[in-house]
Amino acid sequence: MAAPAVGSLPSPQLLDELSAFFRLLSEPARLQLLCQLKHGGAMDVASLIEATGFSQSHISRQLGQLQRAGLVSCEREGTRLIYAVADPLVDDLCNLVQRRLKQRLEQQLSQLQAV
Amino acid sequence: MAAPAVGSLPSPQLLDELSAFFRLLSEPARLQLLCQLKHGGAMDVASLIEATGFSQSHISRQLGQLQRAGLVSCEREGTRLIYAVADPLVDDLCNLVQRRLKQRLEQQLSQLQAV
DNA sequence: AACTGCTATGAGCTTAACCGCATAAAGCGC
DNA sequence: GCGCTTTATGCGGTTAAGCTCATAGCAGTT
Repeated sequence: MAAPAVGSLPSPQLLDELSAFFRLLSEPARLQLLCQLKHGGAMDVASLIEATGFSQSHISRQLGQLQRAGLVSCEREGTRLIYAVADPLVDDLCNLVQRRLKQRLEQQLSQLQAV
Repeated sequence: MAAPAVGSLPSPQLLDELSAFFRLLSEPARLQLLCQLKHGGAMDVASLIEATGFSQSHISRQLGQLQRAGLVSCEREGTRLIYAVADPLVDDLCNLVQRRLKQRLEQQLSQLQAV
């Protein structure tokens, strides 16, 4: 009976901002960098290169995007830059989605067994 | 002092699935359709065309993607198909991100005032 | 069956994004 | 100042995705 439950429609501007945020997480490379930083706490670029195998320029660009969005922060240490996760939101979102993916698979599995 | 707090690294496969899910929400058109359905409860394609201004084929494709991901469901009513939101997760995610965007703007505002 | 209305899909164009190569910019030590 | 190391950026090729037009498929009516 899905209640009509009218929620107000988001403005086009909000829609763009929301989608832009999700687009940041839509790239495996960026998501991997975020997870790597979450895992390693705070890492310099050299470590990220070794951990991910990506080129230096690629990592630099992705980190730049994440930093502009406020998802990571960096501080200098000599000539190197140490990056770290700046917002726990991404981890929360990933956990929510991951839980949902798991539920969905379990549901499909039970349907197969039911047949 | 950001605790090292080691979380396990997600597998490449999980990384792809997560990013694929976020990619669904990274397109303003799809997000708009989802919000429209959330707002209207259950709508047929004609209503979605009128509400969004998108072409029929475009809407059909986007709804197809959302349906394959289990985010919307549809049922026949005569020749028409009535679509509806099938998972509240998207709304939760949007609310979380929206709250974060708001916090970030407020923070930038207070920094401007502090100067 | 044929006709009508609604939806899905193949083909093609266009735009955006990733990704690496090469190079410039910035900071440290001599 | 000059090197040396680390990071950022302009350029170009390549790939993925949106978007539309036209058309095929499908359900219902007569």
